[in-house]
Amino acid sequence: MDRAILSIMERNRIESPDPPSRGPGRPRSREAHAAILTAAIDLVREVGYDAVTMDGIAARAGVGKATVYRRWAGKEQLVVEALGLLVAAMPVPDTGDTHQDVLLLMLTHLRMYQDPATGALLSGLVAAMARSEAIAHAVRSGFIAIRERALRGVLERGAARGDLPADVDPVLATELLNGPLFYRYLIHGGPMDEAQVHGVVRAVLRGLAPGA
Amino acid sequence: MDRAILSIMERNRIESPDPPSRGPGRPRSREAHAAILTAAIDLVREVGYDAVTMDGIAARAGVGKATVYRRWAGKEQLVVEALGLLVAAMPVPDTGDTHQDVLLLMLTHLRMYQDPATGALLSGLVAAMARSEAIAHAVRSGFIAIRERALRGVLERGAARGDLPADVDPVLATELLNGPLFYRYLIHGGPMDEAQVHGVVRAVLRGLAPGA
Amino acid sequence: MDRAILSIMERNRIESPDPPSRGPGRPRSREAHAAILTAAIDLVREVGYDAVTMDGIAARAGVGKATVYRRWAGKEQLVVEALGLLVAAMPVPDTGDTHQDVLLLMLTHLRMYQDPATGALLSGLVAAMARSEAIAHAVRSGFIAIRERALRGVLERGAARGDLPADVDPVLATELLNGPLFYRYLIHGGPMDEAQVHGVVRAVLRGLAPGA
Amino acid sequence: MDRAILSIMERNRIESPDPPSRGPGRPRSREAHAAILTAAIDLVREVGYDAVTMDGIAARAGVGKATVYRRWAGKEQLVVEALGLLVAAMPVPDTGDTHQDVLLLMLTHLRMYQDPATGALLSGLVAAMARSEAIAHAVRSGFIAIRERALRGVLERGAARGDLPADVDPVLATELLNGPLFYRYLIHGGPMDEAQVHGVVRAVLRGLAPGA
DNA sequence: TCCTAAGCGAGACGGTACGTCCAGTCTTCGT
DNA sequence: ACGAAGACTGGACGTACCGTCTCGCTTAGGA
Repeated sequence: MDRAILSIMERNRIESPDPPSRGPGRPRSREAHAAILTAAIDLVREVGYDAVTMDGIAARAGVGKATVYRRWAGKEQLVVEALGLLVAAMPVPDTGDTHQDVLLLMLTHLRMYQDPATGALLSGLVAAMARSEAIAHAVRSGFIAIRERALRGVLERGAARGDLPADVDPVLATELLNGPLFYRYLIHGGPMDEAQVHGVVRAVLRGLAPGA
Repeated sequence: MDRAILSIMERNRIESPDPPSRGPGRPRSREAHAAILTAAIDLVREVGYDAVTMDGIAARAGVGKATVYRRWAGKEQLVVEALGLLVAAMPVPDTGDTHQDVLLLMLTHLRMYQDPATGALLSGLVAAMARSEAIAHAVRSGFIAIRERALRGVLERGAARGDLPADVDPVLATELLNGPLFYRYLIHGGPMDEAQVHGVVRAVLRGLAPGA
Repeated sequence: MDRAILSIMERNRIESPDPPSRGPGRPRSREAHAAILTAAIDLVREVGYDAVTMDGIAARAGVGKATVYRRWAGKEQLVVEALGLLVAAMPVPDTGDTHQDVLLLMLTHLRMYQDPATGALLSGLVAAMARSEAIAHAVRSGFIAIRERALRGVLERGAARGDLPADVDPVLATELLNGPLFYRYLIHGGPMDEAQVHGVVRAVLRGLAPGA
Repeated sequence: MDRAILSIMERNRIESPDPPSRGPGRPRSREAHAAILTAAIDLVREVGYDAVTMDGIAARAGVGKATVYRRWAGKEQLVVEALGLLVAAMPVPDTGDTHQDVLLLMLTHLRMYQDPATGALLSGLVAAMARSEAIAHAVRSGFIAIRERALRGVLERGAARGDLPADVDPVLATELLNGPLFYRYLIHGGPMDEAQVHGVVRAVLRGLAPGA
């Protein structure tokens, strides 16, 4: 997976908060960076967020713990970033049909929950967000913002097209659509099936656009 | 709070997973049981879920650690039950007006998130559910089931009354209504305001009952 | 072994420090008393003094812990008394030959160390004596005093007979004879063999009675 | 006392059973090692062997518990080594007079029992030896061996000089001399006085060397 | 004969030490 | 001046044992 991580890092211009210094001495190893992220993701996938330890990540990555802490301030920050890599790229559908666009977006979203790695991360992150405002901020402005931005784009095109009322509240819409998916995954412990996603989209769009 | 806990325990017939044995020997102390739950709730309220320790709970309850571990297998199980007590009693509104009933239920739900103690517990529990199927089961069949049962009752009365289609999917309805509240609290870090809850209820009921 | 304990108890008129009260109420059970002592001895034999627990003794004896604590103040007191039973009866030889008498006494003593139960008790008791003056007193005035009294009797007969100087110091003699046996057992971890006991007796008697 | 401990450690090349690995990584701290031993000795002196706790030692040494357990497997092992340091250095007298040499050795030995710290350790160690063959081995090959080696040296010089028979059994001699001191301390709860030590030495040497 | 006080087995109680584990930091090498 | 390795402090974890305290139930003696 190292290759994938490296290429995603490049694509998304991911940078550590403390980037490689330019001065003399041995430069930081990109390999170490990628190995740590890979190890973090793999371990979360295997044993779950809480059972992951920094010692474990360092050992799996073949790296000293100091090398981890030189780049991230703690376990949560590291895992947030690792998760961010997995979800950074999210295509925004634009088929000309609002209902179709929303549905595609939701199914992409659903696919994420069907991946055990991402799914397992999710619940840990929710707790981490409650513990630390810094993490909450990171998650909101990464993971969540990407999703909400995509959804908002689709809804705005829909409003421009006249499929939705011009005054539809994007915050309300986001919560009506994303909320049920989260609820189902976090509370009932597994992803929805596709038919249920269809039902959610149908009901929410109908609820938002009474005349439609 | 001990009194309240004791009476709630009685009312709800809350029992530990390993209830007092019926055989010979000194019976388990109800006072200790209540004191532990009280201490757990108070400490979560004061220092947050993660900073709570079993030693701290035992000390605050004036109880030995063994007495805690005799009843609960760990911190999470204990806190799950403590949370369950707080939310066990939830009045089911029945005003004759479906929209009004759903709204009242949601506002009761909202009130829970506005209480820092319950709110703080929630995110920890979500993570705990992901860690352990036993906890997940406990939360689902307590905390969650109570809420969903109440909601379902209201919807069924609504369907009987003709306010909602007879074939409305109760699972879908539950997720459409509860999901946004959870999403907002867990992801955006604070409860909705009442106006937003009105918006959610209006949109969802409209989405479920197109002709209404 | 219960039978043996009961009969030894009777023979030696062993009584607990807090004997059954004479008043009304159910009298203390002799069976329980003997079962506890037996269990204590057996467990020491099997797992060693330190690994013995009061819960273990009570369980093995088929007795409640309160029944144990009603009779003895703690583990050490109980084990001291249990050991006392094993060694209460010690025949004092009187063959008319001082060297022979001392030797017989020492070999009896030796036999005690060769019994794993008594041997294992011994080292635990030494530590217990250091911890508590009450135990030290109990051991000294039971276990130890019995041995030293026997030895002193033999030496006095020897002095009367003219085999030993009249002014031989009985304290010195006791320590010269018993010391090496203890030292060997406690420090080197096993009993002397009989030949070595012969050597000790020969050297000590010669040292005490220069002209002999 | 840290200085003293460190210098004794160096002099005697004392090493933990699990010595600092030679490979990469941070080496074990000599300061921590010495601080732990010092704390152990001081605490035994102050509160007695049984009341010493590992938490207490770690706290007094200003060290985490893991640092203690990385070096020693438990309380007993630690205290054995601490005691070993106290008695490592024992001068072997060589005055040219065998009786005098033995007496000096015994009085040095006696002095040890007169120190409350060492004395208190002793009885705990005896019990520890019975519990664990590893501890027994450590005590025998340290504490005890040093004493017995010194005594043997003196006796051999005496035999060479003709003060003692050439065939005197060194094991027998050791036990005859050391046994009474141990017996007195462990069983009667206090050290001999010097006059009694004179008596022991006189009797034992006379017993070993009949013609002397 | 019944009452009543004390003992009985069982096991929970408050405490306390144990030995393990992890987080986040620091220190030594070797590269 | 980086890298890996691993020891460092600190503190929570869950277990085990101690000596005490209830439970509901015998089991005598005295009334």
